Amino acid sequence: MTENLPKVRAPSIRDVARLAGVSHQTVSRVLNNHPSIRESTKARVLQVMDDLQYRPNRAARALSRGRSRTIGILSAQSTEYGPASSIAAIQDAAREAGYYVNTANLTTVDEESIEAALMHLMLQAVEGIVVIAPQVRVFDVLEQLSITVPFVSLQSTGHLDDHALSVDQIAGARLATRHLIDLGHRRIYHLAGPQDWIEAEARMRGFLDEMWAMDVPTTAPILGDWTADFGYRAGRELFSRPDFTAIFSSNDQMALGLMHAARDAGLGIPRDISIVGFDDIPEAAHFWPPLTTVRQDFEELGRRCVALLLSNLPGNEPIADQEPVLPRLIVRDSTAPPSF
Amino acid sequence: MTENLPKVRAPSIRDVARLAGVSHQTVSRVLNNHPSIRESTKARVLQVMDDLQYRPNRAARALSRGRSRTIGILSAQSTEYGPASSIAAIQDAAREAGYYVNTANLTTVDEESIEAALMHLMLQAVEGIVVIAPQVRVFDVLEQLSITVPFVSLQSTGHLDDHALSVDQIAGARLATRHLIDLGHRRIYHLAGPQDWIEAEARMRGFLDEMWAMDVPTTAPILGDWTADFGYRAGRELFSRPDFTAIFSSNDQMALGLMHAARDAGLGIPRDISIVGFDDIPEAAHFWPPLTTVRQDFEELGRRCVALLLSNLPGNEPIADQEPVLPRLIVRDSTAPPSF
DNA sequence: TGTTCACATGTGCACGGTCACAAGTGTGAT
DNA sequence: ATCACACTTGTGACCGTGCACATGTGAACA
Repeated sequence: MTENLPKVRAPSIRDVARLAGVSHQTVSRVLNNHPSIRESTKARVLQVMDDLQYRPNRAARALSRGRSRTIGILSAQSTEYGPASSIAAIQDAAREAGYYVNTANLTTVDEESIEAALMHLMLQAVEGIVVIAPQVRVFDVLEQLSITVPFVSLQSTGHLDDHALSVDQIAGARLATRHLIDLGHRRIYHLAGPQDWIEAEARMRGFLDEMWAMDVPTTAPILGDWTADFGYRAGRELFSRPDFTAIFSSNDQMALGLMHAARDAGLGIPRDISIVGFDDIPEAAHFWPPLTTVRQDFEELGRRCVALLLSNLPGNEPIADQEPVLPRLIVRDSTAPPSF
Repeated sequence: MTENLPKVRAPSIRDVARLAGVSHQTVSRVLNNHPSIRESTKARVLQVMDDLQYRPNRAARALSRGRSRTIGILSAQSTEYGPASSIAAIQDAAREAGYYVNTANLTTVDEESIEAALMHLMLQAVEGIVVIAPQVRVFDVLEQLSITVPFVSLQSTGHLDDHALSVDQIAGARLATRHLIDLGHRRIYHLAGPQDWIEAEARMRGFLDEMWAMDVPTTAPILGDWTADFGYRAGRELFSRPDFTAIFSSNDQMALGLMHAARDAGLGIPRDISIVGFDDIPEAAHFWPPLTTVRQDFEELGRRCVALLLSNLPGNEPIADQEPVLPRLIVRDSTAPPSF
């Protein structure tokens, strides 16, 4: 590791000012490209900056302006495809807008952990927070701590308000369910996500709504944990007494586990059982069989999310209401009419 | 969004000091739990802090101390399971150590993009950088910009030095290759990652080394892009003239694509072709057939990475050399002896 | 030629901490 | 009673930038 022992201080605007023969304020004006600066002066200052390899000190800037230009992300399950894609998109969009991003991961979802993560973000003086850990409890804690910065939540019910932005999960779930019903299925199970995930709840609601609307009797959804492992275990049990012809899984990973269990039970997909997933992860097209699923545009979501959040920051102008991001049904080979 | 119009300034140490009847310096001492402070004074100050909901201002602290307590992550493909897991682990470990983390994603791998991302990090005055975008070019740029902060790279050749820390990719690849050879395969293809990824190169080297050591003739590896889609396309071509009995894919996603293509071509796995992957993503156990692969402990890697980086920061004591993180072969059902 | 005004630039302080140094207090030894 | 010394606390400057305000300059106009 290279280390300059003489401990040279990084050049400041005053260093630049001295060498350029101007005042530090002029340098500051160049930095913030203030309109009324003579071109020649500006050029000279820029030249010196370049020579000195000057880099503005962010801490000083944040201190004097009282703004950190940082937004925080509060996330859970950040290793999964959906959240990871959104996070990446958020970071890119924020960087584009000149903001820094700081992510706090939730390992567990107890109140203490949520509080610790939020504190971590607040200590950084984030100007806004994006929540991608859509457990119901997170919002309780947010209110409880009386967080004063604006926040936006990804993945919610599809209902748009100041705080929420999402793919319309309910519509997506209805799409998937309707697809199965249209194929002729009448005994359809739903493998849902964890109970306290708003997202899981929305998909479940979409499923139940559509079943109700189409007048198809339903059974209670099974609550899972998003993992393929869980899907497999749930599948082992379900396929031991197959009193149904289709399953709508609330994500692709659990659907994968289900298909694995179906093979173990000697059931053909889609011959004996139809399966629909949710998310359309890049691997879904290569599952066996290729999975019919609901596609969400996570990147688009991340971008819009940043736009919405930034528009809520003081000093920025509010943007117009956004249309919801609509999900799309991708029909592949894991669904077919039931074989009676 | 709640907004206090009176624009109340957040309380500072001087506010706390005034109310506690002490000097601002005493408050500062409490904050940094300096040894010689009377218990009663400390208690009083803490009480006032609590009353005022005082939160130290990070910018001011960073400015006066000249340390940001922030580390940067430079990453590419951050939506994939491996990198995402490591990133999450790094964030957790850093937060535990009292550091903040800022991530810059690489969308493209041209020099300009790398430079922009690095600049973004340097502008934040990160004290160290973790590189998880192990393209060869990244390091060129790092040197070229004469980045002065310590940096550590994840996923390298398995050779440990000040800058690199990784699962021993070469050993992992040898493990996978040896497994195929031990089963009796002699015509083995390798589906590698992108050429400029150090990681891909290491796995390729491991493959070639083992083939050479076991005296098995090899063909040139195919260069892929890590995606299941690529694996599928490569597979379509390969399986049209199956002059081989096994493939070692340098990650699980491409292996998935290969298996998809094999099914399309009417080839049984492992009956006609054996396939080994790399990474052991959580879904691999549920592929059809369940995938034999090499497991890497990404979390462990992330944690160690932070430990190594922090130990290289001025002021912290260097930690002892770490042992390499060893990969493990996970044998499932996608490999079997060749059927002649 | 003096006045007005826009433009260009400079001066000094504030932001909220930390640091170096000074100073006050109490205890025990002489 | 005096002194040394450890412990506790206070004072003022400083980190690098941006802001409010002051000032200097030249052109347009009366």
